[in-house]
Amino acid sequence: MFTERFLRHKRGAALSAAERARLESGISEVRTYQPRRLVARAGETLTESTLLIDGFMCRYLDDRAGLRQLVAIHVPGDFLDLHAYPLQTLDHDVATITGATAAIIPHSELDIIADAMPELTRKLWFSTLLDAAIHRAWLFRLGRLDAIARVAHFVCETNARLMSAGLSEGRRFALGLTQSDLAEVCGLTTVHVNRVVRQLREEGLCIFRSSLVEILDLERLTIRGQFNPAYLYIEDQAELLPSFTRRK
Amino acid sequence: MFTERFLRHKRGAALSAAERARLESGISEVRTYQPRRLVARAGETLTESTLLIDGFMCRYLDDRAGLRQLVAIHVPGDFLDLHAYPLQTLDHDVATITGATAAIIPHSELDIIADAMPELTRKLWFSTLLDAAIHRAWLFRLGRLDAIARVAHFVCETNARLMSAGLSEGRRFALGLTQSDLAEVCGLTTVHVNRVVRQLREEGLCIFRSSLVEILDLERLTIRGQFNPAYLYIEDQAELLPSFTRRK
DNA sequence: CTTTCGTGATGATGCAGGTTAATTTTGGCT
DNA sequence: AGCCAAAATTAACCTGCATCATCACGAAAG
Repeated sequence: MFTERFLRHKRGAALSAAERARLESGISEVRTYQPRRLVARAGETLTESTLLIDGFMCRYLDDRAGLRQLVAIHVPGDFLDLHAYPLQTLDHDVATITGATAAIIPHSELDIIADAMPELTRKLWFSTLLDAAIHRAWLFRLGRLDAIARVAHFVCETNARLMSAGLSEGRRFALGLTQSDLAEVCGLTTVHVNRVVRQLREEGLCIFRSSLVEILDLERLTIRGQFNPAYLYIEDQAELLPSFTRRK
Repeated sequence: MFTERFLRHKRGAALSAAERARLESGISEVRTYQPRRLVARAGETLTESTLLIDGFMCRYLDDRAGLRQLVAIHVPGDFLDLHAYPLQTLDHDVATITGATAAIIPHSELDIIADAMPELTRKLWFSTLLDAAIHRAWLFRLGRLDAIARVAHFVCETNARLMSAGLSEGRRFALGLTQSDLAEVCGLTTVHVNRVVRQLREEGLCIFRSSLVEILDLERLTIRGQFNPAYLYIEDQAELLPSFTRRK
């Protein structure tokens, strides 16, 4: 069951058994990737899309000097380049962070789904728009938060997404990010990320041990990062969001 | 013809006459808005979407202190909250910048389109993903560019979008932004935007006269802002992109 | 006609985070 | 165990942008 995490616990977008089965049957191949490999390059025309099953991937833009700005981190259950189905070409690069496994679904299968299953199509559309909502939260992070809050916000977001995907108990996770990756996410330098990481540790908010992140005080971390998980569209019913962040 | 600018000159997403007519017939109402008004609030459930016909609007997120981070600027031809169709609720606020006119299309009409016209649905999907691509470019801007480059990048982007929509000859436009709006776009303070604006003028790159922007040297401005318009998915054929930015 | 308010302009000062460079630690490999 | 490259850490220094304050101007309001 490769699609079990796809749209898991997403408000108003749960897949029916038939829809899930249809997606599964559209999988042409399951591919494995080495860590730190380029998977797709900006400007490429894609004829298939990739549902991440295991491991972590990212998307990024390069500046003139070759510095990267990450624009997304993908966790298992994310349909990581589904946007290439309507867009056809990519405007950014895609790469693995850790080793990864992914299911490949040809766009020709998506065409058939689009013709015959409008409700499933709407849910696929939803999943690409969830990525866009996360982009907006990242814009807020870069535009309005200081360095510590940026890292705190990212940790809270990633924690919430992993819980929603059923991949974390809610206080610790490891997604293979180095401090320089974190810098590329947060628009900082690695040196400064290192300072921030130390300060978060000293304030008792969270600890980074190599790639493992352990949250010590989720409530204070949430406040520090001005994190409001509404944009993740996680079902209210599920006990996935700490009470202090639950929407009214 | 309210939809004439929608997806205008967008690569691989041109509307057929029938598709355009179908959209037109889905319009339930044409609404006008005063400048600087809130149009939709984060958390609201929308049952209709809004195609901007005239004027400029924006979307933004608020921080705890009430400071805004703009996450999008919308120009005529943009379907500004189409993402609310699959998402149902909004994760951000929407407001006018100038006075504006917009066509309202109920989601019930979009349901009918989704059932019957998969190709048009794919183009609607495309238009929401174009917004996401612009989000990514904004992430790059905030994460990797310094203040002058951020403003330069934004000016180049807006110029390209307005040209593509047929609303600018290509060197000047007025979208009613104050310097503090520009600050909310670029993650800066108004004071610093003022200095950046002066420097862009002194370097002969572009001039801000109240809300009018006049580009003096598009090529140097493009380089200064590291602007690469590929993410706007504008048709190559159209003479809309300066030669030095045309993709190979 | 004066007051108010929004916008723009400009100077002084301080600090968050960048830059550069060196050193230490870690974790794969053989 | 020993080696090597990648990652983390630390220090010294510097700068871009924020912050705070003031002033000018024009449009709208009373």
